[in-house]
Amino acid sequence: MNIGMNIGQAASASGVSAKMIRYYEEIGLIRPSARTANNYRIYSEDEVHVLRFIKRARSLGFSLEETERLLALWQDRERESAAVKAVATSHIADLERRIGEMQTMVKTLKHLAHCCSGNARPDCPILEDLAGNGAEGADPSFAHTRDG
Amino acid sequence: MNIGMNIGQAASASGVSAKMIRYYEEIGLIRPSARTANNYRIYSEDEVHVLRFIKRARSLGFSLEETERLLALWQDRERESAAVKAVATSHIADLERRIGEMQTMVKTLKHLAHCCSGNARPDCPILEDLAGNGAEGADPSFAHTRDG
DNA sequence: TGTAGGGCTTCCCATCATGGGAAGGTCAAG
DNA sequence: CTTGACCTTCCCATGATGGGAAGCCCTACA
Repeated sequence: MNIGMNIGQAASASGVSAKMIRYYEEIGLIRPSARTANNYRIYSEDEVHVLRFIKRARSLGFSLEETERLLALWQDRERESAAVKAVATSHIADLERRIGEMQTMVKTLKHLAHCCSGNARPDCPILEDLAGNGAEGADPSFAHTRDG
Repeated sequence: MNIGMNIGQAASASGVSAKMIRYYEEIGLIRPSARTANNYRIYSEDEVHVLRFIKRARSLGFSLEETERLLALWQDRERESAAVKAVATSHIADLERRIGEMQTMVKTLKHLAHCCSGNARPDCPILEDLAGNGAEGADPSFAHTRDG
């Protein structure tokens, strides 16, 4: 029925946990819902629609702040699509930057792992790299010689 | 020289901030340093070497927990390089998984942004997708059929 | 000798988004 | 009338880092 759902029903209808619905309300991302006489939150279909919007935005990696902006644009019939596109484009750039950083890590790690025999002996180019390229890393007996 | 550095000197020598050095000590990643009479921390070259190891591991994306394991292996002359390689390999897999997730987001977002005219009018396929109205055929990653 | 400054110490708070759990109210079914 | 499944608020934890306050210590300089 579209009359009203309690928070648990709204959660399963939207995919947003009850915990998160309360949190979104607390930080002002969504407006406080109506309450029943016994102080239970109740949600309309429209409010669940908003929650699904948020869920989808989050699943595309938008931050809550970006999601808030997108939500405002969605609800603004006078919006310019350019504003929406700008949010998306900047998010794409951010994702690509982070992907690039991680790919650099993967490339280095794969090289090191490839060079590591991965057997029962202690010699390990991965540790040598972490220790600072050197042969020094092979035998770190100097470490933790303080105290006892 | 190599007699002793205070925390600020150790920080600039290792690239790890003083704040983080104290934190690593607090969580047990590094051992508490010696102190001077006036309670200042002092670091040896060896301890700075450990800090650089941590710095390098972090820059390759290892978590502090993984870094702790790598550090222990580094300092264990009886280690098997297979153990080190296992940590690295699992980290590579994690990175690749996250890269994949982000690439999926980028792909969807680029498609939506491409379809968005980005002008002064309100029509916007990006918002339509987020609202769930749009062409769900475009990317049905909607299916969060993960409940139970 | 006094003071300014910079470094050090500990302690608390904030981030970002989410979950866990306690203590207590409320409702529906048995 | 009990049991259990909801709901409520409140506090705490995560991971890794930074900000900043209050206070101690040392050095340099007038």
